Amino acid sequence: MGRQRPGTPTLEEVAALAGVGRGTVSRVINNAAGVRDSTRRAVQRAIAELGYVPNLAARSLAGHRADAVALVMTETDWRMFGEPFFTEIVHAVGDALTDTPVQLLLTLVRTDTERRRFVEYARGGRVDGVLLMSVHAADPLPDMLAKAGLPTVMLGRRSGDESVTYVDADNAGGARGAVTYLLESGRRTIGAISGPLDMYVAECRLRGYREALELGGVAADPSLVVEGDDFTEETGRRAMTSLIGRHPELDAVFAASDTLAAGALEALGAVGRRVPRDVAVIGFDDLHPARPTDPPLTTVRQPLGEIGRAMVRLLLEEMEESPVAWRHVILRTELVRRDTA
Amino acid sequence: MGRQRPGTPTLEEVAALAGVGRGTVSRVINNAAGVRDSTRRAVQRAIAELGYVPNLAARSLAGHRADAVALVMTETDWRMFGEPFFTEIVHAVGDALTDTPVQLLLTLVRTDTERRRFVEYARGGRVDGVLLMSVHAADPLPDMLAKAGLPTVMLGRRSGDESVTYVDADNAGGARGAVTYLLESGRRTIGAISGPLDMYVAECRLRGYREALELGGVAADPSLVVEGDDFTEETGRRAMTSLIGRHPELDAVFAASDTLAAGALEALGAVGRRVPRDVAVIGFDDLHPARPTDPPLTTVRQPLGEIGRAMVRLLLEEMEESPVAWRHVILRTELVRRDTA
DNA sequence: TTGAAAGCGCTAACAA
DNA sequence: TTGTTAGCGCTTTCAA
Repeated sequence: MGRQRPGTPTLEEVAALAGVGRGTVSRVINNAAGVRDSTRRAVQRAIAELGYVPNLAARSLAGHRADAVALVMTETDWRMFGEPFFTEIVHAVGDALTDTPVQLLLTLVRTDTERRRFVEYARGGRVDGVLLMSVHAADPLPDMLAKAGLPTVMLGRRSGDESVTYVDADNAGGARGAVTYLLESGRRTIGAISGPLDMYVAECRLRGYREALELGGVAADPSLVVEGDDFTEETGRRAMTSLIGRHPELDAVFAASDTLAAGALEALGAVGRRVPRDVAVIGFDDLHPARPTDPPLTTVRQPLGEIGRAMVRLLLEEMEESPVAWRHVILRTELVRRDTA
Repeated sequence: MGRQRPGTPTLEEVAALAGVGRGTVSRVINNAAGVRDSTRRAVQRAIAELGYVPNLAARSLAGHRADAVALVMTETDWRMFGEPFFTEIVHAVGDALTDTPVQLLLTLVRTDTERRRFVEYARGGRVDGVLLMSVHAADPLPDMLAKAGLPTVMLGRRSGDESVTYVDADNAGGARGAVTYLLESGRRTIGAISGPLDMYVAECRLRGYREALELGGVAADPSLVVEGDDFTEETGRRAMTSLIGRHPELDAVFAASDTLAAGALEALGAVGRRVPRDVAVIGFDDLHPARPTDPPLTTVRQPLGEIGRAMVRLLLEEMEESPVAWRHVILRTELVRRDTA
């Protein structure tokens, strides 16, 4: 039972002190036009004198909006806390909201209880829209929110025909470009460390790898592909170890994420191989490897800042307009040799 | 203009469908006692049929509570995202709220704009209480919230006589114990890598170091102490380098955080010294060093789970009771030789 | 340009 | 055990 302490001045008291009607005070605090300057100042003086702060529950109830959006993080996202991928997105989202009156709320959804509570929170009107960080094909949250008519924007998609608004990077294209680059530098035996294939993002990146090989006229060898259970470094390490065991002649690897790539590099170091003199590794994303790599690891950079901004733009649009089905935005990626961090 | 779509059923419609009064429906959705079982079921059926979801703004307005608390992260905290210190606290806080109807909201306060917006949000009654992660002596936020009468609990304190409720670890005691341990193992020339001394936590840990030396009858040598500008690994690296330069005979170091300690270890490795055969390093906190250390680094463990739980407990108490000045909780620390990660 | 008044959908006190 | 009613503090017509 916290909340605005009893005794908090109300708009009505401000109106009384300023000698105006409630409507006028409302116009002033909402910066609405049509208030004489002298009146506005008088009201502002009264507000300052009383230390008035608008009651947001009342405003929501009357105004039918919360002036807040939620960015939901699932357990999986949570592991990415601290990684540039995550922090850059959140920072970009925060920046994009800076000039609006919209408060950004990060929420953690780890369990069914938390999911239920959040859905009640959101459907209850405490937020005007929801940003979803992750894309677990099995996650019921996107559909729950969409069904409830809540403006929702996802980062990434769950499948090829996603029916919720999303922003995604050109994963297949990025992967294709990366592997093409390896082929052009003369590599022929190129392994792939894939992410879990029940995630669409992993599927796309692996597809890009295959397309590049085909384009380059190199036969695909299934034993050159290892599917990881997740995107972690540990998985990358194990995948690389098994890859080298099977294919000592390996001269390049495409990893579906930077953490996988970092693990792969480490495994290479452990068996005494050098990068890229003996083996080249190409990652994805824009994560920095846990440890500096020298020579640098080449990666496919996602425009994280743009992704965050685009998510906010789409969300605000959905919040203003009436629900017009959904929209998708795919952003281009870029191949970079990253500086040793 | 998102929010609960127009056409959302209201409590009144549920009451009508169930053939009962509004009060009864309210009692059912709030799990209040004093409703006949058959009535309750009838209401629940109506709720399900209509897909009713309570309007939280209306509930807040009438009920004078938000059923939400905010955990505020400042820019500095944000850098700790992903580190066990941070994630453990957040998880503990989330767990502690699991059996309550309270939604946890993480908010990012990086700029004055964001601070102002958040204060309006909080003072506007959208949260019932606030948890503060960090303790920057100069941060005006704690006092702003306290002055507004909002239940507030800080992790750590800004000075020796903190007037806002907080939970802290026994930093001086932990440091004292750590350095005593070094002395007892025969070390005599013990350096200290301190955090920025405008943070109370750093001051306490340095004080503990000095107290231990005094207790052990070892004269304090100011040139054995390096004050870092922050708690980062890089700072630890530089501090250790300068320490070794000045005192090649150094046989132990107390670092004010695990990141500092990790940096120190790295610097030791770079100059070809071993740990702990030549030099022992003791850190603080419960962070895992970025890289495994072998032999293990001894550290002072803070009970992070307990800290998070204690924060929630205090906050809920402050939310229920009338403001009774403030309360402080100091938790014991524990010296551990950590397993190689 | 301003004031008055009608809700927004709920909780809680009071009656019945 | 249940229905009725009076607000909670704001936004937003509609008049003036």
